[in-house]
Amino acid sequence: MEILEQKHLALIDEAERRGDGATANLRLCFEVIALAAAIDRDCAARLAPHNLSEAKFVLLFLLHQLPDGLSPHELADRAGVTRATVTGLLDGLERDGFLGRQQSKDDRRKVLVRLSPKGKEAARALFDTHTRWIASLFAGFDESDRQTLSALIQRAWRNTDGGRKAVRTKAASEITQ
Amino acid sequence: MEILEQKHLALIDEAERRGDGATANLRLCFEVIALAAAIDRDCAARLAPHNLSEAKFVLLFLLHQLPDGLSPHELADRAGVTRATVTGLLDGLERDGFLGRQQSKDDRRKVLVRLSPKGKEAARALFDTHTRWIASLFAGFDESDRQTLSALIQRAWRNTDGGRKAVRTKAASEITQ
DNA sequence: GGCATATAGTATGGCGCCTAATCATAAGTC
DNA sequence: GACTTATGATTAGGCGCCATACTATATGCC
Repeated sequence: MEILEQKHLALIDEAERRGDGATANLRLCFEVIALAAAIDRDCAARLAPHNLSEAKFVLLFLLHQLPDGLSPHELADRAGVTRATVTGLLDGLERDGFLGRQQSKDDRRKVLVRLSPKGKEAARALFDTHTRWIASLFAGFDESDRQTLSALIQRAWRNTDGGRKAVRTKAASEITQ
Repeated sequence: MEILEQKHLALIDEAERRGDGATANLRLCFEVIALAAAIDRDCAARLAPHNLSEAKFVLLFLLHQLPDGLSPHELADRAGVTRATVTGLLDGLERDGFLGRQQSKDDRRKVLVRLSPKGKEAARALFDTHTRWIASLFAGFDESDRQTLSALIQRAWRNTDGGRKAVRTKAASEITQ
């Protein structure tokens, strides 16, 4: 019952051989990555039968929230990918009949993306099963487990580049206040 | 100082609006994913200056361990990717002068992959800095922190498809014994 | 020896993501 | 009104990964 992936085991092996001393931290890091990878795999496997990827599901879900339609630009912002990526994802979703694109009247550069009935139905049906599945990953966790895990994750996150930057930004904004 | 990504915040928002009840588990799941993603990003950023990706680094490192050279097949197994993927990675690494391919004498289907001096040097130099960086993510964690985090991750992992399968396999093998 | 089968490596095409470049349209400035 | 700049969407090209389908070689069996 080994969580870790082959490649990470090899890395740990080598570190141990060198008597690195930090192998416990290595293993911990790889466990986090392995859990996230397992979740990603499961997610992809659950969406694939519907011809959807995780990224496409996010777009579907975002559009579902805003029935008036959205521009590719806003979708990119909210999904956290580039506009170019959104173009590609929309191509696929349009091809598969989940949505349609129409040119905006007032600003002819803009495109309005709107879900088709099929898209609406898929978004509605998938959101529930999807969130239920995610929640089930942490079945058996009580509030104390959750807080402990969350706190430890955040401590590690503050040591990443993104985390450090966020900490700096927060500190700076507190000084200005 | 928000760990979570845009798209995940939107999902949590919607779940809360629906009074889902399981939003705490959702958030936890997304925190795990966000930490892993942050680590991946940092890793890629550290390797990019050397013209290496994470996958390429793994191959470099595996080859470094076995100075006699390795076949693409074995590399794929040990790295946990398909043979086709290895072909692509080797193409890039060969182009950039990290290694060379030569046909095996005894089995003419086989190819022997061997690091070039540049490849050896890169592997040697990068392994240390890389593992040190990974370990630094969990700086400040004592043994008890590590065990707590590891245990919680494993509990969640056992709820993934891969984890469930591993548990079943383990149980089956215990019965046979 | 001859044939089925397994194995090694690769080519091809797809997906998701990126960056950089392109093109159309809007908006601001003189 | 003309010019610059900003903005929206897309295209082009690249990377890493995959699955599938090939080619070449090896091996087992009759």
